[in-house]
Amino acid sequence: MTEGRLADAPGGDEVGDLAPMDEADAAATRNLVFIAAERLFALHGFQGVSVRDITAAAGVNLASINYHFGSKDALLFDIFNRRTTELNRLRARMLHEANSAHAGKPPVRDILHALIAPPVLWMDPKGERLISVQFLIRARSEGTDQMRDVLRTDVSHLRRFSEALLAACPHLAPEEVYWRLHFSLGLVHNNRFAEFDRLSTLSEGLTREYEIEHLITRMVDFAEAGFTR
Amino acid sequence: MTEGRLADAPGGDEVGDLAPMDEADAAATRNLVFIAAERLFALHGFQGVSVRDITAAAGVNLASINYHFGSKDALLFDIFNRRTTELNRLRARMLHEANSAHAGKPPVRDILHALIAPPVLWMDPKGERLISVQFLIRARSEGTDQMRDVLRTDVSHLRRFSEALLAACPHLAPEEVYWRLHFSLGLVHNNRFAEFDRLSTLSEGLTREYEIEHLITRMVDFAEAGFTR
DNA sequence: CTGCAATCCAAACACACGTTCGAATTCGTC
DNA sequence: GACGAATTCGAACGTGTGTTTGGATTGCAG
Repeated sequence: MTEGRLADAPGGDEVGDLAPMDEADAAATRNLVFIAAERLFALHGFQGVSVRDITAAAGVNLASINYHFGSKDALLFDIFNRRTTELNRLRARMLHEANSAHAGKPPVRDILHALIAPPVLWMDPKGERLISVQFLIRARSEGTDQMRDVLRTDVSHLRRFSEALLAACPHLAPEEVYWRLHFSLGLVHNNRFAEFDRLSTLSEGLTREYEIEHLITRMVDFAEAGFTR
Repeated sequence: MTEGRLADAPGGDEVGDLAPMDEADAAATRNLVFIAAERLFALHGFQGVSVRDITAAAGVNLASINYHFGSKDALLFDIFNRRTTELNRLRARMLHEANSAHAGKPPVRDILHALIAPPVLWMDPKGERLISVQFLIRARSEGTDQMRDVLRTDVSHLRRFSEALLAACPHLAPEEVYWRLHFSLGLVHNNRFAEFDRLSTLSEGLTREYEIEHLITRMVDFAEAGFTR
């Protein structure tokens, strides 16, 4: 009797061609949960937010998460997959544009810009994407085993960047290129609220206000210098 | 009488037998708990380890943590304080030596080395300090409110570094110096097991084996280039 | 309106967690 | 050896957790 329902919807993780936002009637509750969960997880961490916190913030029933997503972990993984896909797509597009503009051999700076700019562009305090970035940064260290497995093993989207950098840096040993790519990613992953707060405290407010474009330039400058010294 | 002292815990995390004779007998249990907790927290995260996990791994009674430390959070904070103090002391000593060697005005490279080398030196896979570094890195994003408050507000030990860098970089606006110091710290905080795994996957094993001294040189090179371009 | 499936809802379930308690045991000191 | 304090121990408590359940409500076709 209880078995016949459709409690197994999240089985197929194929994001594919979902048309998420525009129908309000059917998937309204699902979207409310999705948005509220992403915000709470980004702000308070994964273990620090309970199913009851999420459903209360979304104004829906407690059982909604299990009905629409299957479980709390599946909800987390759903958010993670959506945002990761979006970010990787944006990075790939920027790298593709850099390739087109330089006959397939873009300079280091353009490659690093395609790597760094997308997540930092999302950090506009006025945009709602800021939450998504913080979510993804948290996922890197606090995520589910499932999420961390994906992060650890799925490096296909990074491969295009490492290949481009290897081609752009023939004077460097491949080993060196990989390490410096790792360092450059470290710059991005360090963009947590808490770290900005600390920097602001240390600089006595000097770094409190900043333009996103300016921050991107600073980060790309720093990373590029590390590659071209 | 029927039950053995530690009849259970067949699988796993034995805390190697550390010097049973010279340890103060009174504090033996306390140390067992401390060591086991640091290891488990570093490996599996703060929320992923329970009081029962720790006491089982340490081979002590469940109530030991509350008896010796007051609470699980207090134990965490105790480990955090000890390791943070040790790390800050090491950094301060290295910076002091750099000051002495350069008449109070050390070059950027020496300042960055004093900042970066201590935590990376601890990352020697053969040493037991590796656990402490991973613990501290985790504390930065997953820690208690109390720990994160300390990290956010207590910047006194960083102030010596920012002042030294400001003095060594008169050609840069102070704002720039603070941002680049932030970027340099990002390099260090990115040294998690999972990130190394991912880099190793991406580079197809090229970066799997590395010498600590070599890694430090690489990181200081990268950061220094960002300051002196 | 009727029938039916999708959705929502309040309540409860089963369990893991950190903590507490009182008795048993060990340890240092006389 | 004997006493009092420190420590260890097994067991339980109270709470918060993710999940399940079965019935109410809704939406939509016939």
